[in-house]
Amino acid sequence: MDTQKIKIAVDAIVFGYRNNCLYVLLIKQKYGPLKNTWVLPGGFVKSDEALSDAVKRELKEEAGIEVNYLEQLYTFGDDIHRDPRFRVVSVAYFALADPAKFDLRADTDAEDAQWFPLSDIPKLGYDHASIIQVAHQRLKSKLSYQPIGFDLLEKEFLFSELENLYCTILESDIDRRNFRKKILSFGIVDETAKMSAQSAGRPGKLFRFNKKKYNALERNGFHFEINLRK
Amino acid sequence: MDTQKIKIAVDAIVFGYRNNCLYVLLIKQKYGPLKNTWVLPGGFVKSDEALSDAVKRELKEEAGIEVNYLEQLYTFGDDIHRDPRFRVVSVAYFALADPAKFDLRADTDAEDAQWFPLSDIPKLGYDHASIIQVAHQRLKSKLSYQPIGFDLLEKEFLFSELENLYCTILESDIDRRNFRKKILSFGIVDETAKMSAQSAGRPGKLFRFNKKKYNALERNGFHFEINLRK
DNA sequence: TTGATATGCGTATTATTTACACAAATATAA
DNA sequence: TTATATTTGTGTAAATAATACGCATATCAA
Repeated sequence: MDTQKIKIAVDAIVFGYRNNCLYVLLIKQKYGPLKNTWVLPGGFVKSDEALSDAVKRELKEEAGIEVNYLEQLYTFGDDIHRDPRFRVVSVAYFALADPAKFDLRADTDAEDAQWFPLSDIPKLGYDHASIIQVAHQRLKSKLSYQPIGFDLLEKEFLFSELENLYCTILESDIDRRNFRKKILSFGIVDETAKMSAQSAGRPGKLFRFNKKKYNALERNGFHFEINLRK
Repeated sequence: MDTQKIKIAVDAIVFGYRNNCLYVLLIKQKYGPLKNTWVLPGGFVKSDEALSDAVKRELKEEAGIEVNYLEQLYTFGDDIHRDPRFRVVSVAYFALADPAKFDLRADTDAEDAQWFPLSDIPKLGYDHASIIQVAHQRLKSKLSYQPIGFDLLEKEFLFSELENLYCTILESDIDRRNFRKKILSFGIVDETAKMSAQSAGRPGKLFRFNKKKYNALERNGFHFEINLRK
């Protein structure tokens, strides 16, 4: 097999959440056949570079962002012609970030970088629209059995923010009181002394996810799960 | 990036189950630096070949087997030196097969092909031992939230066989009666008219997994789940 | 005929999930 | 200053699901 002519790329689907809206990070291509087309951040892997390092590098280079959570999503390589130039197998990564934490700056390779509401994605290059669908599915299912919602919020959050996140992303109703009871029963969020900044209604306590406690519980067989009926 | 020097391979972790024992399919390498070493079936992807086709081809070529279930597991590409010869990124696939259904025959590329009890795996080449660990983990977790146990049994099976499969793989105790009640309550297994061949004890009915019913239920929001406490 | 073994059901108990109501703290409009 | 709207914080009863069991039945082997 010295004749293999396949290139390996990585792509990242970075989800962000703000004001009851789920966003995806996209960049506008600067070069190549799809110049000025919006696509997922990503690029070719260097010969001496770990796959996960390649994603982090591309996210830095193309959007100036660091993520809160990163995991491999799926490797797209069944469609031989997903890239019009030549055969490219892409290892897609699923990531979560706080849009408020970074100012996006299109760097070296990208013409522009922006957060787009998932409900309003422009026409994308390659098979990236369908990759986003797979990632969206992953987000929805992970949300219910792993505590990744916290990675989409600021470090300190109100219960109502967490609740709205679940309602929005899972497109589901929640009983506010049962939801709070359930999350608190896990013992993985700590109450802080602070209260929410002034706004309409009674001020609320700010909470914080306690990752150490979660990890300890998980080692003992604890299993995070939030089931929302339709 | 015309200088990328990375090759893409696929590997398959095929699990089989028989007589209360979980097996993995391994092949003995015929050529190369690891000649005569046991490894996972797999090989390089052809430039015009889908990833999933590459796995199926290798399984045919190296072991003469077709699987009941196949899904992508994980892409191993963070360790630059996992192959001593050059950089290889491997897309690993998770598969289930019925060991009774095929006579293994080492074909073109393999010196030998054998089922090994998971508890008694020989020293493996590359990073294949750790790949098997990841696959084993996947098997255990999938078993509890997807009806893949049926793909490890013959088409028609006794309840006790299904039950033993769960006990063995999840290393857990089960209440036989509650387990039966639960599975039957899903309505995804059909009773056949046949009874088990004679053996000790009262003969049992043979059951059959009804995939159509399962798919229909799943579309309606049904969620398979077998939780076994430790 | 008896004992050993495995299948096939049913029921009481316990734990978990769901449904639902009202008081408290603040901002704003009257 | 008072009334109104808004959001937070807590408790309890009812419904549902999970668990722990007991016992009769069908076969083989002694």
